[in-house]
Amino acid sequence: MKKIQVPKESVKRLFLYLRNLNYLAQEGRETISSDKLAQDIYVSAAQVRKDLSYFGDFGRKGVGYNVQSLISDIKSVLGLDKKWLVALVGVGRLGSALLNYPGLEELGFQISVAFDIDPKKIGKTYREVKIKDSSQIEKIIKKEKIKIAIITVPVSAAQKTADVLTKAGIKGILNFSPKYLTIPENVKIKTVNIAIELGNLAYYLTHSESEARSFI
Amino acid sequence: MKKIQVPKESVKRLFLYLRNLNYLAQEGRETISSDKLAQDIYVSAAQVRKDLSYFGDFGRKGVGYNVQSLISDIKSVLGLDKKWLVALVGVGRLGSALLNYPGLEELGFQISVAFDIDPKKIGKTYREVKIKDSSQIEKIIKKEKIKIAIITVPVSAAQKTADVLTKAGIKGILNFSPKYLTIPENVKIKTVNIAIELGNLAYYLTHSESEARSFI
DNA sequence: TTGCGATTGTAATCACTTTCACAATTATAA
DNA sequence: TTATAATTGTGAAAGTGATTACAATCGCAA
Ligand SMILES: NC(=O)c1ccc[n+]([C@@H]2O[C@H](COP(=O)([O-])OP(=O)(O)OC[C@H]3O[C@@H](n4cnc5c(N)ncnc54)[C@H](O)[C@@H]3O)[C@@H](O)[C@H]2O)c1
Ligand SMILES: NC(=O)c1ccc[n+]([C@@H]2O[C@H](COP(=O)([O-])OP(=O)(O)OC[C@H]3O[C@@H](n4cnc5c(N)ncnc54)[C@H](O)[C@@H]3O)[C@@H](O)[C@H]2O)c1
Repeated sequence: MKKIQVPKESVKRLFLYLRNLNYLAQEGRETISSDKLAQDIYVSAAQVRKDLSYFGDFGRKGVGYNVQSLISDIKSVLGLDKKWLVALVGVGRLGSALLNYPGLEELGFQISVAFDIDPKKIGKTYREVKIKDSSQIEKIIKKEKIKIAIITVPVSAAQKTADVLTKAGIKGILNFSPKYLTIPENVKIKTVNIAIELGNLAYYLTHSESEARSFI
Repeated sequence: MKKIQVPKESVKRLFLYLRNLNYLAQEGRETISSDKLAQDIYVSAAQVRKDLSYFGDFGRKGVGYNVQSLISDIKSVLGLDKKWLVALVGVGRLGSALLNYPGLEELGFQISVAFDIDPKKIGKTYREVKIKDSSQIEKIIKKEKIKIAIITVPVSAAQKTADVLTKAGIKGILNFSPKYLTIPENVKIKTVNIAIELGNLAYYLTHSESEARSFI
């Protein structure tokens, strides 16, 4: 069987196309060209076509793409054609912001359970999500067959949390603690490090004007 | 003059090396090999050496890198050898989490001013940062010569906010609103989209087990 | 002083991603 | 029916990034 390999960046761009398509659908648009679809997201029309072509022939030559069917094709490709239950661990400043963030639901993610160790927080409810004691992570995640978790605990508790989550059957982790976590091979992880994103800006600000750099 | 080009990913990895180096410095370690430096961050020793070599000859053959001087060399390369003042616009759920996040200061970023339009928030103080009225963005940013801003306003206000910020002289924007913003050529922008990060997990979870996909 | 194990820096190679350019297809109007 | 304009899908070329492999250098012990 041929192992096709889709560029990681292509996958990311699918989400942007999807977002544009949703706008277009709202406007009642029926078909769209790769050229228009590429607009506002700084990619070329050829890139759009190439990205989509990794997954199928979704368009019609001379016509373009049907907005509605491309939406459902992309959703299907991305695994967004169903609802994903998500567990959140660590209901602090960042965790509670995420609990209240409607942007996740738009893509089909539902934070259905949250955990903390702070007795003052346990039992409270944020946006219909009741906060449970961390000691119940394994039991509840197993029972509800949740596959994705978000880690927003302090860095000191992050590895332990990851261990419990993977033991409970979690297959994908979105990690906000500034640390690489060690997890089993078959578990996917994505770490978001906001300080590094800012740091990148500092780098490019520092290096854009001075084309001449001393050490190169 | 030869335009050298450093891979974007190399720049990102420098932050990880820096983090490891800081741990090593705390432990009193004096020198370190590329091999050890690569540990825990899933890169090869050769990758570490290559990344560093874009910016200079920081190591000594047969010996390795001096921890302290590599820290300051990397900081200097990344533009982190000084304090960066940062403005934050939109002190809502996410914005206030960021205002209280110590991880930014560790890299030398200081949120020195925050803006909102909500009269209930204006005048309050979070972590020594007083929240000002949005109408004052241009005046204050110009006066304090701030170059980096974080946008955490609702998506509907994001473009307008970006316009005011760039007019005020901001050169780098960290954008959390789920939208590509149009800004002048010479302004750098980095958009963080948490829903897309989760979406990526869903994609890789959906596609890892089933090597055989119908449409390819 | 010499020999040896450790370790870097980098040229060459390999791998991956984007762009280019055009044949193939479609709708439409003459 | 035919010509024309629009538009896709994709092979080939170009561009970018990662890995390999090894000469060069270093510290140290004999
Ligand atoms: N605040 C931010 O803007 C921000 C930004 C980026 C990254 N982060 C990272 O996100 C994480 C959380 O940051 P925060 O600012 O929300 O911190 P926080 O201290 O406000 O919240 C952490 C929460 O985790 C809970 N907790 C601690 N140990 C736990 C455990 N073992 N199990 C379950 N819950 C536990 C605490 O009770 C608390 O409610 C940190 O790793 C931080 O570095 C935060
Ligand atoms: N909450 C999250 O976890 C989260 C995660 C990812 C991205 N985001 C994005 O971040 C942004 C903010 O999200 P949030 O959940 O904090 O929203 P929020 O509604 O809690 O906060 C938005 C804040 O911006 C203020 N505001 C509105 N218009 C403004 C203007 N013109 N100038 C200055 N301030 C203004 C509001 O008064 C409010 O305080 C949104 O674009 C959202 O999509 C949020």
